[in-house]
Amino acid sequence: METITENQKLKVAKKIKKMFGHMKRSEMEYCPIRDVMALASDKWSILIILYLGYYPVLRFNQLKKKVYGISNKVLSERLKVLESDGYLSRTLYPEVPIRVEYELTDFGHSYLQKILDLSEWVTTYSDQIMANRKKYANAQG
Amino acid sequence: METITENQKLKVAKKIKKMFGHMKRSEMEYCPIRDVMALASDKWSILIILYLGYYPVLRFNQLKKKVYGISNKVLSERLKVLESDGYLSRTLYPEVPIRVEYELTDFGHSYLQKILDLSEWVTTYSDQIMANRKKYANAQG
DNA sequence: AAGAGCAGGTTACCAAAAGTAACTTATATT
DNA sequence: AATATAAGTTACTTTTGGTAACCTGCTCTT
Repeated sequence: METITENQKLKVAKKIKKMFGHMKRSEMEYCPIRDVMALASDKWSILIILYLGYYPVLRFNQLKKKVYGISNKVLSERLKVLESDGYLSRTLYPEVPIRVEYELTDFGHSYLQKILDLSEWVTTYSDQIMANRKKYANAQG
Repeated sequence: METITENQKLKVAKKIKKMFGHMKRSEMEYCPIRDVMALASDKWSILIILYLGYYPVLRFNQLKKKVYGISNKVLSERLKVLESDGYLSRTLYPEVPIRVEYELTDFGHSYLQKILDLSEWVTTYSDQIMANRKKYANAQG
């Protein structure tokens, strides 16, 4: 892990201050960062967005296969939330059997870039995190 | 929202492929992205990391005041997980009364940079997301 | 010496969210 | 008439999250 300089830390602190340094106590209670992040950064939503970044168009059951382990219920819920927030579009083709296609909006693609940076970081360091966990678990006995 | 070019989309798809294109079905079931993200990207953990990026050292009850609305129990849990994964360090001073200080590790600072990018994006677009939600809610009736 | 206070939690309890598996709807095929 | 299919929904169980009271080990006040 490359060390971070004091100068970089100061820059980061400045950015954080800009983000919510002006917020009052009462405003913190309903904090958009908390709200938006809570919905879009859970494990399933991130995977859905990543898969739609890779396969530009996917149907419900295709997504279900790709997003390994997700249930109908949760997939359906997440898709509604992600559509509602504007990350993806849902198009229904009234054929028989019915066909429904999901794809990222421009907004979703913008978000995907951020999520992708984060995911790449996680992928790069996941081994180290697992090692950290083991070390901690041993230290605790 | 600035539109994304087809070329950019291709680059993104390539990165995603690199990340988990090689994974087998059986490996997807335990996916480190899912695991690590699930723990570090929940709303409380993100706020804890952001506050420790702003105030370099914080004690338990100071954090509790900053991270508005968090309970003892959840703060205590999150701190353990974040320490276990290596994002922050916990230092106990056996004074009277006891003093415990939390601060980001270098690893935590590295993660903070990614979280900060994401948070800035969210802050920039949170109004639009709220507008999207309203539009969707009205469309559903 | 008895009681209050403080930091940093833990515990017991209740509510909300996530996961599981069976069911639904509308049509087409056998 | 029975079976299949896509895209979900529903009823139920399990897990997680949140709330509030409590604990521990010491010191300071009365």
